[in-house]
Order: sequence, then structure tokens, then C-alpha cells
Amino acid sequence: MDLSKTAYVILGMLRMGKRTGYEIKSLVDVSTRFFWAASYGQIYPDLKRLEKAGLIRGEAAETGERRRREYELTPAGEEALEAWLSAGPPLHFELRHEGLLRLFFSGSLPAAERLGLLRSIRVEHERVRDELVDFKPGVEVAEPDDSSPLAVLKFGIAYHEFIIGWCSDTERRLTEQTASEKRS
Amino acid sequence: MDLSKTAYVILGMLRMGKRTGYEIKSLVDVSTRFFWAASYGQIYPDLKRLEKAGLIRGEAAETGERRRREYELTPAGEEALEAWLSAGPPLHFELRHEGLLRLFFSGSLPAAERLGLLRSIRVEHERVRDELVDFKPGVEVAEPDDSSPLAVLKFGIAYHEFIIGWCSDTERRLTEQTASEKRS
DNA sequence: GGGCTCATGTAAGTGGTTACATGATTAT
DNA sequence: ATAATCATGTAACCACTTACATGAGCCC
Repeated sequence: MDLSKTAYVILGMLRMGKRTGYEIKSLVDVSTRFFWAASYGQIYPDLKRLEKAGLIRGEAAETGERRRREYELTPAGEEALEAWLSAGPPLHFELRHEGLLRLFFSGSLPAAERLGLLRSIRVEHERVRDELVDFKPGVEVAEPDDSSPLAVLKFGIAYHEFIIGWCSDTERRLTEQTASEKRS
Repeated sequence: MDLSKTAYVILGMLRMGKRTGYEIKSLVDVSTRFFWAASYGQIYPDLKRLEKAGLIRGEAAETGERRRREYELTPAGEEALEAWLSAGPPLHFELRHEGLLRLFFSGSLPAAERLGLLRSIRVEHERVRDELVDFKPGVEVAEPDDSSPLAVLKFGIAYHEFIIGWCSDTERRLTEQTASEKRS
């Protein structure tokens, strides 16, 4: 009964209260997504597996509005979540960054194109940062003081800002370098 | 004939000269690995696919030492590589960070445990940073001035240093907070 | 002789995405 | 009326990892 990390995301979200698969996905999209994404195709089957394993319990929501199935943690599920949180290393870490990959191999590219690449990497991280900044008010309301979710959100913003800064610096250096080469 | 990103890693590595699958893997492990990893189980089948697609050409190495198959780029392969490098967005970006995930859900954990988690995240990033620092001399010799691979390596070091710094700050703040709570 | 590195590969499995199908309810 | 949102699900596919099998040549 070893679970995927995404299953723990589900358990974690359910600890905040009863949720449907749809709600879990919506929550993930405004919180863990930038360091742990999840799709419906992952969440719905995982919910069934977790239920079969006895870690969550689902029931058709009584309200006769729409067909929906709400899940909640069982004691076993709470335990499993706690055990995972307290477990030691290893901690799965993986980065896949096509921009850096291209940059790595960009030696053959003319400076203008490398500059364009750097710029589009920056723009993409700016987009994500802006998204995270938009989430901030919501998290600040939901979680009063400097809670873990807020701390992680702040990290996310700083993280993307760091990359943006590096891009800017590198763009500037490249521009200057190209200019001085042109002069000579 | 759309290729996986890892296939482009192979093409990129082959532009530097003839290489065996084994050599490509070794190169990846000391260069792109921290932002784009690749395993034998990915590389060998990809080499066959790329050859079938006419983007690379392989031949049994003449030297009668060991059984080995060296690959080189074909003109079509060079073109494909160049086209990928020059293509615009989107740029695949994905981060999977179990440490942040746990931290996000760590509200139920006692401060001491959250501190331990933070610490193990930091230690892990320190490990990776140290690895990258070890690669630096090799890259500096292979690539004279501030080349793309060196720039990306420097980014990698700064990247992990950034995360390490954030962990340290957060650990410190958490420690102080806990101490002041104990006093009151 | 034994262990290390070089070297090639594959089978099974994992963890995930994408795209689609379906349909009810709500807001405009 | 119609578009958006809520809601559940699955099939096909994808990229990738892990673990294993195999063997040659090299260094002590």
C-alpha cells in the first residue's frame, strides 16, 4: 500500500474538510500546482484507490443538486498522511526546464536568438509569478498568520522572481557583450 | 516525427562529436541532469528511433576493443536541432518538489518536526549544489570563456543556493518564533 | 582472480497527461 | 438561449525509471 505523492496531495486536501474530486483539483490548481501539479486523470482514479485502501471514505452528497461524491479522511488516512509528513528523506525532487536545456545547447545560435530565448524564459516565469501573486490575497484570508501554505506561496513568488532576475542579468550582459563586439 | 525533449538532448550532445549511448548518458549526468535528466532506458531506445528517422547515423566503432556503437548527427539531425533551438514558446517547465509539498501540509506538525523537514530540504539542495560546484572546473576547462554550458551551470549553483538561503531564513524565523512562544 | 568501468540493451512498471464523453445547474 | 461552471469519469497514450541481463576489457 505505497501511495503516489499525488495521493498524499489528495489526503492533505481532504484533511481541510470534505471535498469532491473536482474541488480537490480546483484547490491544487491554486496552491500546490506550481511544485506539484495534478490532473483529473490522476485524481479520480487515485480517489478510488484510496477509498479501496480504506484511507478515505466517500459518499454521494445528500444535497440533491448535482451528482457529486464527497470524500473525507478515515483515521487510517489521517495516520498515513501524518506518517508521510514525518518521514525522513529521500524527498523526491525533479526539475524539467526546456528553456535551460535550449540555453545549454544555444552555442550555435546568433546572439539575437539567444537573447530571444532568454526573454521568453523570463516572460514565462513572469507569467507564473503573476499568477501566484494573484493567489496571495485568497491565501491570506483563508490562513490568518504566516501559515505553511502562505510561506510556500511566498517561496514560490520569490523562486520565480529569482529566475526572472537571473534572466534579466544574463540578457543585460549578453546585450552589452554584443554591443562591445560590434564596436570593435 | 515529433521528438521527445530527451531526443533533443541526444542531438545536442552529438553535435559536440561522435558519441556512444554510454558516453551520452555520462555527459548528461554531469551537465543537463539537474534540469533535464535521462536514463539508459530512455537513451538507447531514443537512439534507435532517431536513427530510424534519419536524424543520426550510427556505426560499430572500428576499434576492436569493445562492442560499441558511435552515433553522429546527419544534416537532417543538425537541422532538427537548430529548428528546436530557434522555436518559440511554449517551453516545457515542470517542478516536482516533495519537500515543498510536505511543507505545504505541515500545519499539523510540531515545530521541531517542521524544522527537521526544512533542514532536510536544505541538506538535499546543498548536496546537489556541491555536486554542481564539483563539475565547474571540468566545464571551465572544456569551455574557455563564459559559454552557455558554463552559464547554465552557474545558474544551477545559484538556483540551489537560493533555495538553501530560503530554507536557512525560514529555519531561523521558525526557531525564533518557537523560542518567543516558549518564553510567553 | 576480483572488482571496476565501459558498454548495450530490454521488460515491466509508474506516474502522469490529453482528449474525450457526458450531463446537470447556474449565471447572463 | 447559451455560455460558463460544476461534476465525474475513462481510454489511449507518453515519457520516463527501475531493475535486470549480459559481457568485454582494464587495473590491482
